[in-house]
Amino acid sequence: MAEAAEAAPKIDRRRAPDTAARILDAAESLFSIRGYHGVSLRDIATQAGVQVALTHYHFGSKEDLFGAVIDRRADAHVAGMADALTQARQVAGDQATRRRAIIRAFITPIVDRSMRGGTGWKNYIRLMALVANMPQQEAFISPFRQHFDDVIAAYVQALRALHPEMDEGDVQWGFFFFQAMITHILAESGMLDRQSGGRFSSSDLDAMVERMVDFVGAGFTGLGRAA
Amino acid sequence: MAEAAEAAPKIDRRRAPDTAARILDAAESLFSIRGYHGVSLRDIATQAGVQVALTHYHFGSKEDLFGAVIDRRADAHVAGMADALTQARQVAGDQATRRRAIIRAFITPIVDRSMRGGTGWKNYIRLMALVANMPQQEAFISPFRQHFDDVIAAYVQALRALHPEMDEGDVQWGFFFFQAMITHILAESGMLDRQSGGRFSSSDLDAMVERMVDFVGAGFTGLGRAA
DNA sequence: TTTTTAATTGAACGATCGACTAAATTTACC
DNA sequence: GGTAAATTTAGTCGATCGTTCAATTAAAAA
Repeated sequence: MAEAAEAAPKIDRRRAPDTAARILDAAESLFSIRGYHGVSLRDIATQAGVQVALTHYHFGSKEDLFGAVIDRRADAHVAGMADALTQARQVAGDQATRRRAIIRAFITPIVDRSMRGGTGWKNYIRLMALVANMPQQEAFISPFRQHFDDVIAAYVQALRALHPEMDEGDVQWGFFFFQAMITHILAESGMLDRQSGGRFSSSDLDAMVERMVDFVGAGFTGLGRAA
Repeated sequence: MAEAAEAAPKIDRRRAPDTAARILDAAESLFSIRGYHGVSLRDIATQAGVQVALTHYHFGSKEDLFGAVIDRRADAHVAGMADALTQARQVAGDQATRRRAIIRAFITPIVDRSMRGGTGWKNYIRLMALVANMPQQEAFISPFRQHFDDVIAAYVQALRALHPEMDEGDVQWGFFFFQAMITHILAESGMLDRQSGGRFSSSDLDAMVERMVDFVGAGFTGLGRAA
């Protein structure tokens, strides 16, 4: 170790204070709507206002760029979910109240980011849902799992600890149903309005959260009766 | 009208008794896994064992072929769902029993076709779920809506008639949650096994149906309490 | 059999794809 | 101010895309 070990990594940002971010923003937006194969690097470069070669310079191949989009906000999102779970665990009350707290703690960070985190977060959440809906394509869903599997397992564990009387499989099924609801609902925007004849706004997710907490909370009570 | 008006359309099948069907089968299989943009006409032709030009000869453009895949089984599937709903409407019993009958009547035709309808139906159901998960792309989801919106509305109407005490919006939300669960679960295969550590088989959908009926049936009872 | 016509083949077309390179430009550091 | 590294530009590469067309094959119609 002859060199100074304290040498800060101090990256040298000559130009491009936000070029890389603009490319990620454009990719995030386009991927979340049309999917990986439905978007070309030229589409992304055009929307970002840069040359196509810049995408390769900053992020390498198209697959690498896709991975960079997923990675950018993953840690922050996982941390937010973990915080929400920690708070939910401290909620006192009867079983139903504590169950609702955990359920709410899972959906709230996601909806909050989608609604109040800005355009980038809204696109990111939609991209997460899109990825979660293509489980056949291991290359795309693998990095997603790598980031979120642990924190999701923590939610399941919290519900299992809350329901020692329930079969472990029932709890897992119930949470999986919950997750499936969220995944599909976040992937869409517009279906709600059409199906209900315009009474609901799909962007008004706050009202949906409360109903979903009601629905899922009650749904858990229906599991494991036949067993 | 000089010609004989009774002239049967009697199409002339020289060769190709099943070539068109083989193309549809290949397209159905590939689209349902990799999505529209992830599949090339050459992929489809290769899997069907024909030349690329045949896809254009039989079905026109790539979009037309995609539409033909959706159209092929749509009527049969809609009819099966309508039949199941008719039977469910005749179930007697208390409110919870009749509600469970309607819920079961919605998921059963889908799962039955996926599990016991053969490979083609399994792929078709997965393709339906894939399409339902890209609501942003109007061109793809539009034909899907055209086929299924009416019968889906009939299920919602049946639940509303069963629950006159519930707010109309609550019933719609509840059914939408139910639909979201199904859509996501059908799109995937493999996630279940991983998440539960191998205890469940995602192909064992029969057990899932019972738990889903329990979950959704109980979930409806949780809606509309705060109102 | 001869004629007719649908079905199929093989081979292209222009366009666009992801990836890459070399040169030009800009910035940070001495 | 000079220098080197980082960034951006312009352009090209082979491959593959959806689509089309002329020629060929095979079955039905006459």
